[in-house]
Amino acid sequence: MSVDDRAPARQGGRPRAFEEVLARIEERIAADGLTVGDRLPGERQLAEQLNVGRSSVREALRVLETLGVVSSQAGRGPDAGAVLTSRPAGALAGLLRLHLGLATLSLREVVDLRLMVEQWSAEHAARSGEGLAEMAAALAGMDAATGPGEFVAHDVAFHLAIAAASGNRLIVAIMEAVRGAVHRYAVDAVARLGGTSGLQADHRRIHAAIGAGDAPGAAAAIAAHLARVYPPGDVPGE
Amino acid sequence: MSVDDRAPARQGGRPRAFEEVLARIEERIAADGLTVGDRLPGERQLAEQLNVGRSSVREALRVLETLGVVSSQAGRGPDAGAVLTSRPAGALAGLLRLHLGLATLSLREVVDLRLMVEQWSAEHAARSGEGLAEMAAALAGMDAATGPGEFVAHDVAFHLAIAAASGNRLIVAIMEAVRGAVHRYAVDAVARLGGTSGLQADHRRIHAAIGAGDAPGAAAAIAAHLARVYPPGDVPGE
DNA sequence: GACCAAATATGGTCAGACCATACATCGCGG
DNA sequence: CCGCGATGTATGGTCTGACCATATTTGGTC
Repeated sequence: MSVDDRAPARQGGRPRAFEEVLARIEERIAADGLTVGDRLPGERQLAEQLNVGRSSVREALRVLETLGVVSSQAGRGPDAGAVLTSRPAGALAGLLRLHLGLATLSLREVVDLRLMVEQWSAEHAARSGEGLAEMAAALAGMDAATGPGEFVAHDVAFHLAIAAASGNRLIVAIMEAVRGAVHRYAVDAVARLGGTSGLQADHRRIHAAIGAGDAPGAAAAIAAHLARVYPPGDVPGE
Repeated sequence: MSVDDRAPARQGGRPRAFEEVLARIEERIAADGLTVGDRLPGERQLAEQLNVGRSSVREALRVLETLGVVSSQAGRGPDAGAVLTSRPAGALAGLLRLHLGLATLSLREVVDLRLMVEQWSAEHAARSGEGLAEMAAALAGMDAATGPGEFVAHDVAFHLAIAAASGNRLIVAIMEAVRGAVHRYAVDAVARLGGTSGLQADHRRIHAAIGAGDAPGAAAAIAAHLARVYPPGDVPGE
């Protein structure tokens, strides 16, 4: 019951050139106090500074891009080159997608994480009292939706508003990634349930509990909602 | 209160070559039913099959490696080349480390995630009743530890045993990554507390509650333990 | 001042070469 | 026949240099 450990990472030979580049870029970020929006030197310049080939620099930048820390744009000007960014959700989404594809993770495990994060978010949103307007807007959007796809889009906005109200950016990123991973399942579930009135009743209960500052009530409402969407034993990949 | 969105990902120009390679490799994994331990074709062979340069293939493989899905080994033989693996924890750890370095995430946000995951794990461990022997071994290791570093190593083993007992590999990976991110803080905290008797008392309460199948008790014991380690207002980066 | 053309800096990509590594194979000696 | 070392070879790792695509900057022209 642990993650499979075959092919146990790289053994400790010499570090690869791009790993050295990675470490140097991290040092530089820390030392220079770089933050989101700042630019890294160009690929050719970094290669010369670090005495490596440009391809090694590019591999390091690709890693940073995968982790949602830089974003590269060609061309010239202040926004070109490798710019520091903060998009952890993309990395998490890719991770879930690939490991689900490898059957290294089951949808059930992802759904467990979703329940955990949603309950926590709802409790904290109830205590902060923020984001109620965004949630209301999403509720209206779901009421007006004409198909499962549109409904789910507003549903995602509703749940992300709750996560954002919790005040924790990491939780928001996890929620984004999880919703991306279960998106197809969500659309199917809406179609399968034959209607959205039950879901909307759940949503309104959640919204009311958060608005009333009732943290336990919000958590319970979330649990009931997710139990409807993911009936026990009905999640593929168990 | 959301993740910063400056430099908003790549706009929708032509996809880059390595992205196409990535998509093709994913397709191939799904179509051929590849799983952990299987080998991908060599870089030169993939490049020829997909009509791209070898550097594009390498960038795609670097992304997959970053996400913990492949592991590359030079040389010859069955374990050489790009082998499918499953090491999501490394990717998560890198993500936390880099975003903490960028001050895009605060330690408080990571600690929130830790509390969430630990409580959930303890509840589920109490219901499954597994892993008690591993937890006991870690307790003994902490008793025998001679310094903060050694103590924390066994402490990590204790908490990972709880996560593993929950039966959710994604949770295990998150726990691993979170512990990696807060490792330095944990060692400092042990030194600062001036002794480990309080921590061990917490651990034994947690262990007893899990052994007794007392899920709420286990969750409460975890919460009390983490409140001791992370006193409110005392976590850097708030 | 407005506008268009050329220069330029940047990432994106490819081709080819060479190195380091580690298994596979072969051949020799016992 | 077995053991073992030398050689072969396939693999990833790295560098170089070239060229393309793109977008800004620059500067000239009206």
